[in-house]
Amino acid sequence: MSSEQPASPVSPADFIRQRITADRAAGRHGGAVVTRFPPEPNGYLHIGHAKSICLNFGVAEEFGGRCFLRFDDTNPLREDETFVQAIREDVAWLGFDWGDRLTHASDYFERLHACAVELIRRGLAYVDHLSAEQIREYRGTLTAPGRESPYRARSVEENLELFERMRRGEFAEGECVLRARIDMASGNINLRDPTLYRIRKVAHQRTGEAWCIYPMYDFAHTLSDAFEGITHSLCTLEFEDHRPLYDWLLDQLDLPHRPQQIEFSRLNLAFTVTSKRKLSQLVERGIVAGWDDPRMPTLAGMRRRGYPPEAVREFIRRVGVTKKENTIEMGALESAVREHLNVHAERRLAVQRPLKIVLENWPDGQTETVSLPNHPADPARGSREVIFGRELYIEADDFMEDPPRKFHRLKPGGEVRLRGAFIIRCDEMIRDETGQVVELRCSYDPETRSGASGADRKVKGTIHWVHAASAIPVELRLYDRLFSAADPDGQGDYLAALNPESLVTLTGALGEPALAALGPGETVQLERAGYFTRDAASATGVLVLNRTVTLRDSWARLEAAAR
RNA sequence: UGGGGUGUAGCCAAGCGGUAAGGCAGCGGGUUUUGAUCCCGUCAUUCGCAGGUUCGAAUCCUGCCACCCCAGCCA
Repeated sequence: MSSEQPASPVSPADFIRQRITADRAAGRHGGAVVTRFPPEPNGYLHIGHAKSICLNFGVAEEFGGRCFLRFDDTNPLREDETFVQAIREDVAWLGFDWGDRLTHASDYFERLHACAVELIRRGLAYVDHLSAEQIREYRGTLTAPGRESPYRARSVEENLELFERMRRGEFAEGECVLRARIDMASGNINLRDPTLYRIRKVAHQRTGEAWCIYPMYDFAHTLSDAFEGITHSLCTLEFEDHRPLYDWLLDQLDLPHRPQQIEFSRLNLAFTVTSKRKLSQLVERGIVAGWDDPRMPTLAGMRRRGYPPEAVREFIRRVGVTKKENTIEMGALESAVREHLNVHAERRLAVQRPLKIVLENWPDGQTETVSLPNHPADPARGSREVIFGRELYIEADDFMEDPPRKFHRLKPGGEVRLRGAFIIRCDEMIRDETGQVVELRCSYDPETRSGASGADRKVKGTIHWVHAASAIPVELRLYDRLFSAADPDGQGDYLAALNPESLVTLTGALGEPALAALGPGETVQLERAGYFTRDAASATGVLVLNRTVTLRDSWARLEAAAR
């Protein structure tokens, strides 16, 4: 993947890369760079995770280091092995390779337990029999200090015995926990004797019934970093005030390595949500078709939508890494997608909402073949032959009976070029009983065939078309933003901000025959309409195309501005 | 009344005491058989605000303001 160099000027190193460079210059960690991407297997990865993945794997790659893919599976209540597989696929799809460095926090349960015992021995942890509610009360508030638990003064021997009994399952869930003994008066609530282990009498997806006590995030994560020799533990801003606890744990135990935590701001995208809770709610309530619904900001959704992984990476690169809260506009992502697809996707013709036209001066029953380039800017990609004849379909939007000024498509008595073929003139409109125009009678100019001597005659517009008899039916799924508010959470209930038109399905569309050869997941540009990707998940039979992204459309902008 | 962070254009983002990079969006123009692409031009006398230091401040100091995160036996 590193073979692709972005065309854009080199971006300056972000603060994290600057810091790593400084660490290496100072000889810290022996110059090594080891990172990790630590997802919890309780949901699918989304665009926010892509930032973390690109950062962690990217940094390791750039500095000749290593990156672990570590599943943070310390809470068997919420996690599931099926998510592990999905996450592996997503990381691989994005273009990163963890080699033999796929680990689980649960791989370290035994060592983690030994560390907990060591903390108890050093008088730095105790078994607390306060209830969850009492612990909360004793913790104090943001502005008032907490109080010490009456169990805080238990002896090392008693704590050792109690913790062992916790492990053996002699206590019920919630009866007691293991806590660190730090400072109940700290201004940082994470230091008010945080819970290290809790009892969960449920089978773990990987360790089965081996354990009934499970480590908490701060404990497991910090020590896993140390065990794996992580040098730079990169995480998001909300963990900033966990860093003192992270460092405290590293200070108290004799560990082989001393990692450092560095925080950066998470990526927020306008007009969507990226909280796992909300995304799973969309799936569970059937608001979207699944985690891989093309409207979802998940990697699986973007893949099915047709976003190239290169474009996602380029987008992440453009967005940068800082500590500032941010909300990135959708346009930035779409721009990266268009930029990649513009050079890589072949061109095809299809009509989204067909309007029939008949060329009355074209001999009945006769057809000809016209040649269309697969990529106008890249002749090496060849061309294809398309049948042309008397009965065709054009885009309904490309005809207006009473058009505004500067509308240079087809109008009564007007001329337009059919892409790659002839110039035609609209002679007559056929209406149904309601007065609706349902068909156009036209005539073509035989001198204007593309490539012929008369073809240089200028007309204002060029529109796309398909040949009626040879066109194939296609189903087009037109996607738009999932929410109609830039910040769906802004008004409280994010579900109220759902965009009712986030999916419009066009079942009557017609495409040129070459579209039948499109493979699942393959993307083409339907000229003047947008980039479309053959759906990889829908049943065979109908050809289903997902609209990946529209083309930039300055006419649509003019129209909108006029209104 | 606590602790931790962040403020540079509509959205991102460089800058690290020597006179505001770049991208996205926008705007103007050129090319074009995709109203696409491509090309050219334009877009911050000013960096949250107010003082101070300095020949010189977005960068250093002081004070203020705004916004975000933290009171799970979640991660």
